[in-house]
Amino acid sequence: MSGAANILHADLDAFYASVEQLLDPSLVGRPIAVGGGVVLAASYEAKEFGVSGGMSGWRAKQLCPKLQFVGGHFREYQRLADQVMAVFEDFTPVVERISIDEAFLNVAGAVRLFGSPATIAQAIRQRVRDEIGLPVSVGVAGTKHLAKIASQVAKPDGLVVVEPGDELAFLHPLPVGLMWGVGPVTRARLAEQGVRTIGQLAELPGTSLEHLLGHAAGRKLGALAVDHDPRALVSGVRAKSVGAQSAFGRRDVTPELIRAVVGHLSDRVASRLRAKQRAGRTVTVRIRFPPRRDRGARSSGGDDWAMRSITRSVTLPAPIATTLTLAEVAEQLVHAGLADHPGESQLSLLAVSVSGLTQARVLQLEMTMGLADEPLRPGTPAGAARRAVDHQMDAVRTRFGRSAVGYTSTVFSAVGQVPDEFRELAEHDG
DNA sequence: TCTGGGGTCCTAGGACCC
DNA sequence: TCTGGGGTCCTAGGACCC
Repeated sequence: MSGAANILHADLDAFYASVEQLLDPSLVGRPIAVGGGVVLAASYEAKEFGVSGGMSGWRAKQLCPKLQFVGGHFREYQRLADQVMAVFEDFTPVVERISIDEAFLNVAGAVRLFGSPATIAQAIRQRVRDEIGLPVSVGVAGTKHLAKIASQVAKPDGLVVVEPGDELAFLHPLPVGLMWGVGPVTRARLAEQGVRTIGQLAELPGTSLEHLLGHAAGRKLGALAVDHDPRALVSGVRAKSVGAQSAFGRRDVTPELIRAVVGHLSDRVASRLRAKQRAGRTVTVRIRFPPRRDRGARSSGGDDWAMRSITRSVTLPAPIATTLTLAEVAEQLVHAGLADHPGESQLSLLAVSVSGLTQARVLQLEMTMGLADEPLRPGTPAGAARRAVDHQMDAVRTRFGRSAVGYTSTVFSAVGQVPDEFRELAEHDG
């Protein structure tokens, strides 16, 4: 079904870990993990022991006693990944970056200059290796889905080209878990039906697939399994939401805690919105409760397992990007959510995000409309004062760094376990 | 001793409108 | 009056991805 194999998916191998080995050659050939409490990335030497991203640190150490944890040089990750993307753009302007370390390229218009897609893929790999020092795997195929699978098969440090006509022979023996959109839940659901390979999935009648996975997911997977993937590359995609979250283990619910955390998160989110000249109408908070220790005693609703995480959202009449306004709205949402769960006395995570983004001029927003229970009094310059405070603070931070000034006390900074550099890395996008 | 933080998309029900 | 159909927006939850 694919046409000419013009689409490349390029994916840096074990990216964070590879950068650490690049920065410190003594780490080359050794099992290392970036992170501490949680493995953010593992080198291939560590992966051989079963260490993988998302795993807790102590579990990783059990699997691989010689594992060495290294601190993340997050700014270096961003800088080097940007350099890699620049190499891609030397070959084609049609680059769709989908995360810090991977991108799709359409090279249809580049073959006259640089040769076949396979030749281009090899040239890219060579340049990234020579000029930046990092291994990158590339998949070449006629569709995005197939190219991405090919790059996964190519790892580590390889190149896989799926020639026109070979698509289904390549695809069908592979496990369903390689497909985009198939995670643990879907994989388990398919396994119950005896479906383990993509070929077996392709043989499943469309109706039973939709029945199993829902309308959209069923249709999509059914199509992908026979290499129907109409998606085109989109470069320069804009973010649809901006959010921040903070996990803090297990803490008693207090108004002070909520105010401090929500203030901190709102500050992060709102200042990023302002930096992008954007604002949003919908404010969403997520509240996660810690696992219950005892499940016998007082199970009020019998929902001991489910519903450990809830969300509350509200859509405002106009977009906002002001820290204090966002904090007020978010705080009320958190209290509203908690009010629905009176049995919960502890929290493990709070998140604040803003969606429904518009490009409107931020300075024109949020006059004195009543957004919270306590509407700003008409005629008072409260809205203007807030924007002025934000503006000053943004300016100071631009000059002296993020930690120079803040809205909230330092109560919360002792709680965070993840370096701010990581947060800033994750925040980097279009 | 259960894991970090930042996202996207889909589903489903209700409200509201024509 | 009853039945029917279609569309949009909003909210809450869930699966998945890097």
